[in-house]
Amino acid sequence: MDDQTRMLAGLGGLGGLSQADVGDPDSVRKQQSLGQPQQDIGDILQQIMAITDESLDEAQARKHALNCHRMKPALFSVLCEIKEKTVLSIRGVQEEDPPDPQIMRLDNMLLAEGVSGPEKGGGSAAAAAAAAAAGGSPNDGSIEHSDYRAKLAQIRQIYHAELEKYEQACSEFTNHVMNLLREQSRTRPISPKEIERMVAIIHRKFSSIQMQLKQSTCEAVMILRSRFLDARRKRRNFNKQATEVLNEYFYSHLSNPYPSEEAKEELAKKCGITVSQVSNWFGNKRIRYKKNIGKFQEEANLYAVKTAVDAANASAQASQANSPATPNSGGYPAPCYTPDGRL
DNA sequence: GTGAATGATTGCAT
DNA sequence: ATGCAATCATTCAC
Repeated sequence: MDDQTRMLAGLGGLGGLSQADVGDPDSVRKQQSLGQPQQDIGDILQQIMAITDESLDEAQARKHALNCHRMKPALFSVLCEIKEKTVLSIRGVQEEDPPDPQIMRLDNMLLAEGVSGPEKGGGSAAAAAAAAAAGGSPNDGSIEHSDYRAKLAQIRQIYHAELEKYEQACSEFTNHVMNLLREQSRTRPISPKEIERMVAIIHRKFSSIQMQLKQSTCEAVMILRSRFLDARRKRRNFNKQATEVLNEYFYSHLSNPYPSEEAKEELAKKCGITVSQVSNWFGNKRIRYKKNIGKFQEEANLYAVKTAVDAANASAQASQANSPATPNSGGYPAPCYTPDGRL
């Protein structure tokens, strides 16, 4: 009520805006002096009440006159200001929204997965990282890799299409509401700030829809990724050449088949596999060899011969008769073979 | 379909 | 952290 009083008082105080000024030519009612606010209010209230008794045409005419009045913009601005100070200020306090951590998380994830960021790099980088984490060999990964990328691109496409749709709907709706409010602002006090706030509310509503989209996109990516990783878990045998390289090292270091970190890296590079795969291979090989030496005898002899021949060739080329690097003291039992290669 | 081979994983010991 | 041993899960040859 205080506000209303102030508002009406303010109205009265606005350069002595009288009923006649507002457009009632035959009215005998006059705006009272500034020194009598009580009387002013009573008078104005009476005027308002009188409107209900008027005919529709009269009211229309009065409205039209009011709209045309030279003081109308000033009057509206005052009303807007009052409205701003009272109703809007109460609601407006908590409207400054801080960045939502949930949406930030989703944004970060979509960016990291290459869904929301620039087209190239992200997705394949994530796939490569996934491949590396799974320890898959690079030569067999290409099919699944491209499959992963294709699926990710599909998700990306859907995501962007939906996002665009929402953004378009949002801007259309915002325009509609803004036009509506601008239209209404001719007949009731609506400040630009109020329109701005309304737009912010609309944007918030739409961004909550966008968050749902982001959430479901993230879920889709996670599912795709877990499927991809599961697929990577599928074992692929190493190629023949890689097995040969590993066996060569194993049997030529039978006394101490424990490659150093550097040797593992070297072998991994040669075989096109990861260091941990080399470690796995040697772990498996050692235990399986130890468990059943007899079974590996033939293989051991084969590689021993190969090593001996290679060494012989090397020494022949270097004209130096150094023996091959197969010291065998205290290690795994060596296979039986003659130095010339006969079993 | 079956069994052997083989890469990966897990739990434990050092 | 590394290696061993057992085991799992998949591939491959038959």
